Amino acid sequence: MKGGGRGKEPPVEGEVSGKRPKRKCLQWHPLLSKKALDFSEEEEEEDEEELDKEPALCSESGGQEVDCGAMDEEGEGEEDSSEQRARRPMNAFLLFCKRHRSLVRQEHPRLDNRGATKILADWWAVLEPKEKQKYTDMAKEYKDAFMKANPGYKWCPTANKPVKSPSHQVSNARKKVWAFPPNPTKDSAVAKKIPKMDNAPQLNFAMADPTKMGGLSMLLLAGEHALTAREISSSSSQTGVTDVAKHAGKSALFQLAEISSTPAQPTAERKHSEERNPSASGQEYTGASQPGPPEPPKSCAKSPLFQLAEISSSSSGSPMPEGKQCGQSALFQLAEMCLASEAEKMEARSFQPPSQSSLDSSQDDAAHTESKQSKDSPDLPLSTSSSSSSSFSSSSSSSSSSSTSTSASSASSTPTDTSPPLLNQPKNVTNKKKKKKEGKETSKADKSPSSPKKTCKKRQSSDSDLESVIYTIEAVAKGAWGVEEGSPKKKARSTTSEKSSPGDGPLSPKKKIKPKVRKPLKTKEEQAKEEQVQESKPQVVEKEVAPLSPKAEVEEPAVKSEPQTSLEEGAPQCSSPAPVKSEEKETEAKPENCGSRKSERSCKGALYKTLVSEGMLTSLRANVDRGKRGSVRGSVSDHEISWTEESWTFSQAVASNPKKLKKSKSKDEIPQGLGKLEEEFEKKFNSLPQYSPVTFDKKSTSATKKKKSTPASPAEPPKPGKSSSSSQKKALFHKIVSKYKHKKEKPNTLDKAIAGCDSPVLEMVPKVKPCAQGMVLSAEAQRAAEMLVGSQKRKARKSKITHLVRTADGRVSPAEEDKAKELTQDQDEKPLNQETLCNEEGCYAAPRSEEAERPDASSSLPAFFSLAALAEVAAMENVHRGQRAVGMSSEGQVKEMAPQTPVLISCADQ
DNA sequence: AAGAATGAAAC
DNA sequence: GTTTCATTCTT
Repeated sequence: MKGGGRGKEPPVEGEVSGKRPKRKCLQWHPLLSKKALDFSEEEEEEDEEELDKEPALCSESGGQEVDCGAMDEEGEGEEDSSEQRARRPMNAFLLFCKRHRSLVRQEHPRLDNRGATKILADWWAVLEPKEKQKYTDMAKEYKDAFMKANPGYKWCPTANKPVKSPSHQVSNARKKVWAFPPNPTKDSAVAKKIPKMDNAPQLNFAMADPTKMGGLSMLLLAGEHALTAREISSSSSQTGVTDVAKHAGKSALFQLAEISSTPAQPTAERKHSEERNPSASGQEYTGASQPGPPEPPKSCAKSPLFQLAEISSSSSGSPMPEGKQCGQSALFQLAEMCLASEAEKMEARSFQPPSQSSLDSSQDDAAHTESKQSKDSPDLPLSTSSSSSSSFSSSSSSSSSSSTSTSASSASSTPTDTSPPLLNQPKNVTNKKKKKKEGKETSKADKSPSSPKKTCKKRQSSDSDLESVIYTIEAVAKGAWGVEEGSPKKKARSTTSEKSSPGDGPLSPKKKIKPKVRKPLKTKEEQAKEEQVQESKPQVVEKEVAPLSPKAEVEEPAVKSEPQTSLEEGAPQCSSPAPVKSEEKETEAKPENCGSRKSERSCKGALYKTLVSEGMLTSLRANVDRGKRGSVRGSVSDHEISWTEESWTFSQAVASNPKKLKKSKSKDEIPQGLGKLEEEFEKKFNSLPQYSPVTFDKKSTSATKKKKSTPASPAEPPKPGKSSSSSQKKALFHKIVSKYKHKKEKPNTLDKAIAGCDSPVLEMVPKVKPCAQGMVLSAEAQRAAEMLVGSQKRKARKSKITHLVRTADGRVSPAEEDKAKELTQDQDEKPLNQETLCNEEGCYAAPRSEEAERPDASSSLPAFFSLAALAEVAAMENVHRGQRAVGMSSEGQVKEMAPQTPVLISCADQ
């Protein structure tokens, strides 16, 4: 099959609800198509995927997974992970809506979204083809890019939707405006190749240098991901652990890893790594059962980022050496760090489950590790026992799954994990929102013994987790850090975690600083934090949080402004050694930055700074500026967002006025969510013309009239203030006129009218309106037909006749009523509108509220309109309407029509 | 969760 | 022809 062959299907139970399950779709980002593909999956998706997978695997059992994998038609990738379906690309109208909704809202604050949508539809209808064209083109571009990225993509997947584990992905996807392609992953080779190769041409969106931008962004993402991933990664890679360890062998990575990921164990690991290290990186990893890694070792040729991504995603992480070579740049280092972090995790966990048959070497490594960590080992058993038993089994079934499951279990054990959970949790929460189904499934998963992730997390978190953590810590201390008394000190974070785990963990479970749904782990952490910090400082929290979330990382650098505690300090100056941490790996990779040892964070921070300063991370910076809130929001948990928001938003927003805020928010959010990638895309998106409401107003007004016949005012139009320049208006006017002419061959009268209008009116913007309106009318007639057809039709089909029905009066159709409402609202809010619309001069349409209803008001209709012409127009309208309306029956319509005509006439006459 | 709109695609 | 689903976000 195309896709997948597999198909299909239905996973039976999986589906839960009878309807079709919704699939989770990741949003696809154009960038991805290009180069990004490679990483894309890994990064964001990874998280999601992994998460999903685990649950899916365990709980649902392979079946679903399979399905999922199959699902992707596009990619084919088998990887289960990939399965998530990409979200459909937006069509022109949606793009338009997205871009203008805020405007609409601004104008009509009270209006609910639906209303806004209606207005948008009206606007859209009114929009000239040329104008629409841009959106259409963009949509097309977007679609094309999307299709490239996802070759076999089907809009409507037949039935299967993978429902998979719903939550994570979905939520994430949703949040992020432009998400990554679902699975490109392995899909591969093809996909990768193509995109890269083409890279340039394909997307316009693309951004600047793929290398640079993409690289950076990817890098960042990767980094973030890695951080975030800890948990995830743990899950995903577990298998890899051993491998990683080997690879990791490289000190640099480890160090980095430690830094990035965290806290404690690193040193020990590092040592281990050193010992082991030399084993061949590539082979082993390959050997590992990892799913992903089919690929041959990546050479430098690939971008570092890519490598990273792969590593991270696969967990295999072989490439260390290469990476080094390739990536000497700061970015690279960063990437390494990220990777390292993952590796670290893996390693930490590496207790090595038997499952991996991987290579001897790997085993050996594992053995070493174990020996050292032996102390920890006890944990392993525990953790494993809890959830992992199932995981193991699963592993047997599928290598990938096993890996994931294992990781999960291991993760729980690791101290690092604690932090990560936060992220995940939030995601989960969000996901939940999405669908009931999902939720159900999720619940199932939880329930089911097999479900690795959730179960593990929750349960373990409660008991085993803590224990494991403790053990880990101890082990670490003994092993590498050894003495490190520091461990306890270490970072606040680590410390907190430690403390929390032992003491509070059990007790506290429920407290949450922020109510959201956190899982116990989080809670613990938080509690711990609280205790230590006592909440007093939000900042502290931030820090901690930051590391966790991907975005958070980003923030750090930017954030610097804020008083960061140790982290920040450390970052800038490597000199100040982080107190404790032995872990610190001095970053070999970057001696420059950190000469001696620093805290992980500091190192990272330094890196970021460097990058930023270099300009490499501009986008990042931009994001930061915007406010993390968005970004945070996108990926992270709500609660994080909340705080973030406060800090940022408020400051920024200032609150000129509520409206603004909202608006800004919405806008910001979009971009932020994704980060740089999105930005690029956004740029494009933003480049799309945003028409001023005024413009629409005019158009709409006229349109409205026609449609509704109600003379009334312009529904939406009102915003006087808008910036529409006179020139624009003129242009509009001209357009209209031209259109009108073309379309309507109508009688000369029209011409006349036009002529008349043009000359005088053009200059005065306001004045134009009357003429325009007049013109519009005629034009509208046609348009009306179209427009009407559009929405109404649909409605008719779908919903029902209701709206068709006219009101008691009979005079107004329901639709009109709505409009009327709108009008009123508008009027209420904005009296000015009317003025804008009509000058005294006359608008027949005139909007004075009362007048609107009563046509007579407008006394001054331009002379040029002859009755005949008007009549004609009216007739046309009627015709159109009649056609449309025919179905309807109605008198109502007729009535409507009637009024219109008269109105016009009356105006004319008068 | 539903629903408002349009459009594209799949049935 | 009809149904899905993409986006947004209030109700």
